[in-house]
Amino acid sequence: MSQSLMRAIDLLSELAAKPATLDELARSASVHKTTVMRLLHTMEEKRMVVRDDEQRFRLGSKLFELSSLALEQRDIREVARPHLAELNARTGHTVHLAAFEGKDVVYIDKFESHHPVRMYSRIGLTASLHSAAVAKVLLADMPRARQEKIAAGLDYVKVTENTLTSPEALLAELEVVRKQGWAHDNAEHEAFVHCIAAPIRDASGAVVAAASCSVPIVMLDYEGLMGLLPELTETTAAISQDLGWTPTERNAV
Amino acid sequence: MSQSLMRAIDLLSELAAKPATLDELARSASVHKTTVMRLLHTMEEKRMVVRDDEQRFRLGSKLFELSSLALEQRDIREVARPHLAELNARTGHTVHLAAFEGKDVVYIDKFESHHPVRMYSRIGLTASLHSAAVAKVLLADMPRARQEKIAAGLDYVKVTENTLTSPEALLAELEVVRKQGWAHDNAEHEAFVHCIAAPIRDASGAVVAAASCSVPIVMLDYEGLMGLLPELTETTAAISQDLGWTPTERNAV
DNA sequence: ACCAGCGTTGCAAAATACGCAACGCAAGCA
DNA sequence: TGCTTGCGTTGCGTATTTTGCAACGCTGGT
Repeated sequence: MSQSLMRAIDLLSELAAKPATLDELARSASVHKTTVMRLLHTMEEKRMVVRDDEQRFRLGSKLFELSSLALEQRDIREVARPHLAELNARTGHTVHLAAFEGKDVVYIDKFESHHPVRMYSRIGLTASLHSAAVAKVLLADMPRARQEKIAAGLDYVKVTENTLTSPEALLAELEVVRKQGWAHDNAEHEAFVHCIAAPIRDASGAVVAAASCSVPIVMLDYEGLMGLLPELTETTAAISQDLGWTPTERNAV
Repeated sequence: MSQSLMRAIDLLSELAAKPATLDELARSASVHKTTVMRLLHTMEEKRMVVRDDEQRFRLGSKLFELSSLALEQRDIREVARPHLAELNARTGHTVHLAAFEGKDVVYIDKFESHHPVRMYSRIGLTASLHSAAVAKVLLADMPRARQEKIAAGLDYVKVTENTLTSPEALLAELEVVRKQGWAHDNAEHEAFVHCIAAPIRDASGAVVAAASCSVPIVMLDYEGLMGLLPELTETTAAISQDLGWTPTERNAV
């Protein structure tokens, strides 16, 4: 829609991967140098990018400014933070907080595992809708019609042995998740990691976010993982209550 | 230079202050609604902004993604270098930068003393965990359980009069370090040298490195060494901020 | 002295982004 | 019920803005 803007954002994404020179950027974006330069110029002026010692462009401090402000704005995150920190401290495992953002499920907070074997992930990444436990939790709360529409539109890339590969399988799973009140990712996304996730509800009872524990299989077998469930659901219940949810009005659909 | 881009960035800055509606944005930017809408659309597509429940636009998760990637890619050494160089220039003493590398604390940068009496060390050497000030700083940030595990596994070679020789002594010291925000090595490793060290934190608040001043006792007594503390902590604070740390969010996880 | 790599400038063409005006839709109010 | 206000959306013609090109200047390496 806005070509220049789109290109500019793409440039930023490119720079996020690694600092680059003008030509490198022009090449990888298939846009003329001059054009790239103009975009970089205006971004430089606004401190979105910086040039270091006259050779490379990198992301600028404006970005940090914006992102830290953006993080502050998300109140779910703020409310959830202390609870998730405690869960993380108690279990020692990687804890994620995720929510829908447009049509993507995005990790909006993360607490690092204390164990040497860790899972790689990052705040801001999107979760795959057909495998991540947090995605299942978030999808499970949607009306059936919307689930079907989304399920039909997914690209079921089979990343591990256990990945669900059809809309039917996913929809069936979502039904289970909705009923039991939690979801697991049984090494469906990464072969060596499994997760459990539970929903976080706001005052209206709607699921607004999901929290999960991710743990390497070598650290904890499936049974062990399930052992984390009570602590996880206690945590999500506490967060939900902080958000104004009352335990009685269970599910809202 | 690039009008649309500039406007888009201004919109982001506006949104950083607080979430706003289309008209609000159009008004404060003195641009037609339609135009603002188009920019927001493309930014929404790229997850730079999000609309919450159909009324307000807020900053999006792409921003987190970009900034966290940018932080990750920043070499701590590179960021720290100018600050440490200045500290070294001002004090004239040996300055070290150290970080965990696997289970060892390694000196990853060094600025040589300007004085004739120098301390021997080299980039790449490992620091002993039970005596080096930088090691104490790095250990002090870890969860207690891990500290205990590490402390139990150490070989407490007594190299000087003051060397700590038991896990208990070390753990007690770490507690002190954690609370006061800096560590010293009171001639615990080399009889004629003492050091002070302070932590360097990244955006998440985690301690990712430590900087230290090492000075021969004959040059500066203990009180003199403590006199360096303000300059040292100023330096580490500056480095931490360059890494995205914000002074307020002291503790994390 | 030459070449390769990087950023810069001026210019002309047109694609792109712009503002307008009108519409749809929901919520608030009488 | 029907009016108004505030929000986002659409289609369209204009011209502003953006684009790509080609050539230039600079620096560092060989």
